[in-house]
Amino acid sequence: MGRPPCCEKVDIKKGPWTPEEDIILVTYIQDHGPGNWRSVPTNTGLLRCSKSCRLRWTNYLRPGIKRGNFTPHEEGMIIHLQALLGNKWAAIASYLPQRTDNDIKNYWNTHLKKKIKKLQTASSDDHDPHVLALSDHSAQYQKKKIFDMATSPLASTDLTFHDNSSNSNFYASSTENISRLLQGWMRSTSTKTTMDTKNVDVSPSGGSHGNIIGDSLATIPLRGYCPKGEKPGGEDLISEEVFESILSFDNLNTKIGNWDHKNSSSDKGSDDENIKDEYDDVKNDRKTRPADDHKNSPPPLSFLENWLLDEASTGQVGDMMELPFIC
DNA sequence: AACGTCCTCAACCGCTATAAC
DNA sequence: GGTTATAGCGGTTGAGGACGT
Repeated sequence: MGRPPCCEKVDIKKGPWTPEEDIILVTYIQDHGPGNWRSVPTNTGLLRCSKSCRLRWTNYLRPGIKRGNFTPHEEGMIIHLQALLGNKWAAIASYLPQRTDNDIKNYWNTHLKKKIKKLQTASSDDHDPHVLALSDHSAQYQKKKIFDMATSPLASTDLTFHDNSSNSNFYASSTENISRLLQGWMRSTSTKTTMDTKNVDVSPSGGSHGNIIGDSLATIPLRGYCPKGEKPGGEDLISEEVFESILSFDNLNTKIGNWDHKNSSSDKGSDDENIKDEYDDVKNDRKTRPADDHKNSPPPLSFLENWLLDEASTGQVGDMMELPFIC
C-alpha cells in the first residue's frame, strides 16, 4: 500500500482556467497557504487535478510574478545564463525570481533561439574583433560562447515597445493578477447583469500604459552582424544596452580565462589578485556548501553571476537609455 | 469578408527524484 | 524494502489571436 491517490481521475477538467476557477484557487490559498495540493480540489470543489492547481498557482497566480515584455537586462541575463547552464530553466528562473521557468522557456523558444539561429546563419563567414582578440587556450571556450552570444539577434520587436496594453511592460503582481481577473470576470458578468462597470476599480495592469522605457528605446544592429538587406528597425537588431552587457560579460569572461591561464603557468599579475580572491571564494563556497542547499535555492553565485545581478541594481540599463543609437 | 498561415503562451505530458505509506 | 503519490522539471501541444493574401 502506498499513498492514496491525489484525486479521482474521472471528471477532471483540462484546458484553460476560467476567472472563476482562479478566484476559487486564490481564495483557498490565501486562507490555507500554498502546499498540500492534494486537498485543494477536494476542499474547493474545483474539478482540477492537484497538479493542475499547483501549476496554475506557480506559473500564473503566485505573488510577485512579472508578466509582459522582457527587459533588455532580463534578455541579457537569459542569454548569459542559458550559455552557462543550458536549458536549465528552473535554474535560470532562480536568477530572475519574478519570472517563471515556463515564461523564460517560452520566451527563449519563441524569441531568442529563433533569432540567434537566424543571425548565426547570416554571419557564418563573419567574425567579431572581440572574438578574434582572444587567443589563449582557456579563451577558446569563451571565444565560442562570446561569438554565440555576440551573434544573438536580440529583441528587436520586443524592445521596441508600443503604447499598447497588450504589449505593456508593466508586470502584474499576484494581487494585480487577481484584480485583473476579477475585473474581467466582473465585466463579463456585467454584460449579463446591470452592474455599472464605471465603478469597477481599474488595476494598473489592466489599463493602457506608456512603457517606462517606451518610445525612447531605439535599437541598433549588432555591430558587424547586421544582415545584408535588413533594414534598421527590422528583425535581427540588438539593443545598445544588451550589446554593452555582452561586451562587459566578454571582458569579465576574458579576465577569468586569462587569470586561469596565468594561474596555471604561475604567472600571476597583481592586477588579477582581486579576481583570484573572488574566484577562490566562489570555489570554496561551492565546496563547502552542502549539496542539499542547491535543491531549493539558487546555486552560489560566481562573481560573473553576481555581476549579472548587480547590473540590475546599479541601474545600468536605465542609464543606457540615454545612449545615442547608431545604425 | 474569407481563408490560410504564423506566432504566442498557457497548459499538458512524461520523466526523474523524493516522500509517504 | 516495495509500492505508490507528489513535487519539480524540461519538452511539447494546441487554442486563439495576429497577420498576410
